[in-house]
Amino acid sequence: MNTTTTQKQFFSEQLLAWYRRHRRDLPWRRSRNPYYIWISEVMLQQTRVDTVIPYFHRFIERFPTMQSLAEAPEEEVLKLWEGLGYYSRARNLQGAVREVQERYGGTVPDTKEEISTLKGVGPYTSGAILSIAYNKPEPAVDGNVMRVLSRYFLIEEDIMKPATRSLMEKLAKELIPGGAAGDFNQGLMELGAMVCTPRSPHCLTCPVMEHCSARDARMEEALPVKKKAKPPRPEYRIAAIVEGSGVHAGKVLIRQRPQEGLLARMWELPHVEVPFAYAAAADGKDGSIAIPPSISLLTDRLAEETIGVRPERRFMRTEHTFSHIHWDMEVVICSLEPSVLPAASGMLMPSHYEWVDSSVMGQYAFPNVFLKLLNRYFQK
DNA sequence: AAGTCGGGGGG
DNA sequence: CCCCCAGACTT
Repeated sequence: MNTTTTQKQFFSEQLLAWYRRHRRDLPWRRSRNPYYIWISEVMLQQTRVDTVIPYFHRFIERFPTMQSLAEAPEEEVLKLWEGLGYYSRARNLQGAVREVQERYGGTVPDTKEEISTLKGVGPYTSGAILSIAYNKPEPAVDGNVMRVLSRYFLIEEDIMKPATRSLMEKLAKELIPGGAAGDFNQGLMELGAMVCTPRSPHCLTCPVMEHCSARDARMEEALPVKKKAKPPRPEYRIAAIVEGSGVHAGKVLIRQRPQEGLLARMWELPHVEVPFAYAAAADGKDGSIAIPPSISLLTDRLAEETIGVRPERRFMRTEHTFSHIHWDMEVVICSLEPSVLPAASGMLMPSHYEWVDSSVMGQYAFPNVFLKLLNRYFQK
């Protein structure tokens, strides 16, 4: 990288001017309320603009102030986050807002040191809030910014390495024009989203093509350099749709996940992981799960929780990919088997189980994989 | 430095 | 089908 002063100045000036002409009208750009900027930046972590927009509207309608969010029950926050993924973002946001209420008198801190102590506010988000809400000259380096900078300045370091990120932050900070940190940082991201796209960048409409080093070197498609992620590990699971009877007729059994870990505190269909050996025992050529004997793993587990069930028929097979795990899940419809219940009348289910139908599902937050299954079952 | 933590859209 | 996305946190 051999960077000249004119190349940097050109970039800063042209990008800022371009952004002010071409900025999209996004909901969180209609205010400089630090709380709204904060919500948007957290929602936008690893998530597309188009996905976030409806969530952002619902969230600020229900929680218009930090006080309203601080006082809300966590389940309600989680429910508004339902389907967005990375649910710790929602819990961290509420916890951090409570922290701002208590420690900072309800004002979002305006220094890097203070704001960075808040849960879920890392290097990117702190810079984004400080620059966009307070116009402080702090860099906000996300995937878009690293792509733009790696191309314009022909940086061939692996952008997954922390050292490369530090380099990018240093460079991005130097580029901020005086008094225009918010617009410049947003312009950098806007360019990455709209023009300097991951594949087939639209160089002919780019405001800084003239001095783009990657363009000169015909390297724009090859940058940024990024080591490939490991493929998700496969997991095989078998789930039950337990149909209620009597007072629970028309309802199915759901349960809440543990406090920590994957999909923490979300609701789900009862299910168990099936050892690979069981899954591989399937006769099918596609590696499908052998329902017997896998089903007994499920019924045994439920019996341990005082819930006796009897498998009735196969519902469907579904696959779902998380960042690091791939679920291949067989879903079986079961009926209640009162004879297996220790005291069918009196014995209470564990408190993390509930009966639901489609009318009360709205009170529970489900990850998409189970939301889709339940909606299909209830034919929504 | 590597693993954990969701979900969807686009080529 | 693969890649990527307005990342942060833990180990």
